[in-house]
Amino acid sequence: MNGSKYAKVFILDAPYHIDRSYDYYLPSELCGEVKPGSFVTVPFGGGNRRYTALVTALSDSCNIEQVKPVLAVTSDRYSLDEEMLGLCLFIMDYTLCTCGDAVRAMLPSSAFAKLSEYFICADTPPENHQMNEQETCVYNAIKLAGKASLGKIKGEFGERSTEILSSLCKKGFIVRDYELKESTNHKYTLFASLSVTEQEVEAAVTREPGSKYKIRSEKHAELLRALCAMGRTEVSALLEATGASRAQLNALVAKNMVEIDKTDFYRNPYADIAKRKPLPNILSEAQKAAFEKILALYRTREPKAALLFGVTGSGKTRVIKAMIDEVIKDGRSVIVLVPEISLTPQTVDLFCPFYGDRIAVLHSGLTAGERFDAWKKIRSGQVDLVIGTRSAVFAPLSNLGMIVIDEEQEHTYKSDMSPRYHARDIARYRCGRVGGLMLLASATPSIESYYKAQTGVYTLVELTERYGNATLPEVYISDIREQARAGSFSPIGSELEACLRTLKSKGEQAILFLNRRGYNNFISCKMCGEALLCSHCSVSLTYHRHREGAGYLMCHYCGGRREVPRICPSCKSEYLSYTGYGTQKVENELRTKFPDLTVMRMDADTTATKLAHYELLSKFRQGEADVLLGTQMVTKGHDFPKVTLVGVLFADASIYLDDYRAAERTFSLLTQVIGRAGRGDRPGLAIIQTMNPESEALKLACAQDYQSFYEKEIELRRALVFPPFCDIAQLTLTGDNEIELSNAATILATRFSQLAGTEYSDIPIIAYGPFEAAVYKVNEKYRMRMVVKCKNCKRMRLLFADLLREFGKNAARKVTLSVDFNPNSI
DNA sequence: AGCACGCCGACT
DNA sequence: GTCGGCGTGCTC
Repeated sequence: MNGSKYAKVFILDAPYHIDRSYDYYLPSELCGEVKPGSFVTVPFGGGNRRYTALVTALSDSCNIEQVKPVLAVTSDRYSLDEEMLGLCLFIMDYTLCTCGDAVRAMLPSSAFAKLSEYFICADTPPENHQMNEQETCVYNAIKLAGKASLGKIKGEFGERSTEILSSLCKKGFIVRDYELKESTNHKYTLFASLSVTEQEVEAAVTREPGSKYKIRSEKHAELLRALCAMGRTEVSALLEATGASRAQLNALVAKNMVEIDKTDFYRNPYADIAKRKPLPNILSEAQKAAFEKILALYRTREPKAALLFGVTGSGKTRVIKAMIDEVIKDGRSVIVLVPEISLTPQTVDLFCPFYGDRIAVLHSGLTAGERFDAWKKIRSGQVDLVIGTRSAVFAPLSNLGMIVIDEEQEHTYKSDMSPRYHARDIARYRCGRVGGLMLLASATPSIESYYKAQTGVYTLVELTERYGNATLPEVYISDIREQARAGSFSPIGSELEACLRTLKSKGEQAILFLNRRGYNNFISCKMCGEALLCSHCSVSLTYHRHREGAGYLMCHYCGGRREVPRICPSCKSEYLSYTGYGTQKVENELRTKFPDLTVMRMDADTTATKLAHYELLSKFRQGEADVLLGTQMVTKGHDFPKVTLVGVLFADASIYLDDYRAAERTFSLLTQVIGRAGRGDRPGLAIIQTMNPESEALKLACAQDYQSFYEKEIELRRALVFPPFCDIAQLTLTGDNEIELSNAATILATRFSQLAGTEYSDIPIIAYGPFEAAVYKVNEKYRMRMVVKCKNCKRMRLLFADLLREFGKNAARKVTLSVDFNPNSI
């Protein structure tokens, strides 16, 4: 078909500055097997070590003098198809990551053909070389074992093994060899079926004269009869039904009467979740209107994006469900993204009754095997609907028609490890390629997305009515500064305490929400609630204390520093607060104050296992506890009919995040928490404890007034130049030597302004830093940062790519640079 | 990253 | 004289 003799290839596991395409010669016997998207092994570098590489293109010419050959191609079942290859290149370009990182995000780790290196003794030991004592030891060990991997030698001979082995290789005593191990993680189900006709079976078991086969054993006859009756049957089931042994079955296989074949087996971690009967999905008038609008958009078969903006309780899920039905009916597949793992079971619950086995779940909580199974199942075309977290956006569905991103504003859709992608960007790209619909859904959309909806980039679809007779709870803002002035710093204020006192007697339940303070320290006044803000960025200042002596305050957007004041600059009190409280502490407080209430604590510690969160919520719904205390996790999920009281213990925590999205997060969190109360027939009450009752975000969240919030916020963003009016690129330098790190930071800043001033002077840029990261020291490594306000466009990425390459080559022997666009936290 | 090439100090 | 330190540069 094609006469391609050369392949352009990206080496996986290559550092950024090495990560470009290399040409390799394609031996004729591999010509037919290799296509763009195939994984191959190639010799690379002076030592010709073998690496796995991704083929990105084929050509019939190449202008490189010394081309090396492609050595082998890995099984086609793990290659990338055209769409996925395009996606891979897109991720590399868009997030400035290496090919290896992009591939690893797209494929389950177990899909990789593992290329393992080991050492064997040379056939003929060289005569012109000698071994030293250590080398002799290692050599003998290898000789004894036949072959040995680096890891094994290291275990026996310590860290110097690498050198000893290279030396032995160089001298020719041993040679490197490679083994291509395809995934070890296969699980098969064995099936048995007849390879003869039923007549022949009958003839054989009745020992009819002249029969081709002779069956004497009663068990054999039984097996054959069973297979006649059952048809192709799972081996384990067949053996169980007949009481025969595997050996007896094998005897029939040997006689060529029975065939055994294997089919991929898919572990389904959600198999146990009860399957309810499908409820009809009846839409209200408003929901129907929204659905029709989205459907019309979908029907264009062009790349489209819609923002489904519906107040809490408006029934967005029903609209989404109806859309999914349509797309699947259309013969196309759907990905539904949820913000966190804990939300997958209930989403699966919701869709299982309808799509049963044609659903797959993908998230990072699955074991490697489970993830691989799900991936295989999706790839083989057995799935119409994929439900999962961020990484599920890479699900290898063919014929993709729609990607739904639920709770679109959640920060969990942004990856903070390479590739540093946002699921929304990936979804947009994929939908763009296949003419699909990206459907964002939220009650409190991100400012960026709502802005896009306002400016016509996305189609805005609104659901303004609350569905059924659901009513908003009454909201009470509890100002805890007063009790602070009275000397009490308990996390449970008097109003909340009073409500909790009567909870039990009314037979009702409460949810208490503790805003996690993040791990950055900020300082606020316990008396007036004022936090210390950066005058340029209106972002909370972070307190640093890693140096000896007094700490200082710093802004992580512009790097500005300030002394820590001794008294509050606004009310002159000296009660400055440095720390918040954790769920543990609140739990203890609750237990002592309310011994008659059972408290269920839900945080990262108590929901470590896959389904723990789901089970905990079920127990709470069944009334096993009176109070559910938790972080972010409690804000989402099922309805709790008996919950009438919702308490937010410290609403200010998220207001004071050192992030320009602090207000947005506060608004979103509070809106969701308030929506938790009073979903049943009883009226609900939400108590918001704050030291900052004047906060605009807080007041508007209580009123559930997104529109006003958005208008205020977008003006602020415009004025201070924050997204969506720019992108924020965060450059991070990491190193274990503080001096070298700070030198590298100076070089980076100089080089950056050089590039920005000359070659790239056409792109508008505002650069800050370098300065120390909010958390300066992590894992014995120090981090310094630059923040660049810019536009994430091709030219901009080119500049950063230049910088990354240069840094990989020169300064970065001990310091590494990374670039993150619009990171979650600074 | 890994490996070669290359140019200076302490050993047989 | 050589072995071996790690600085610089390249990898199809």
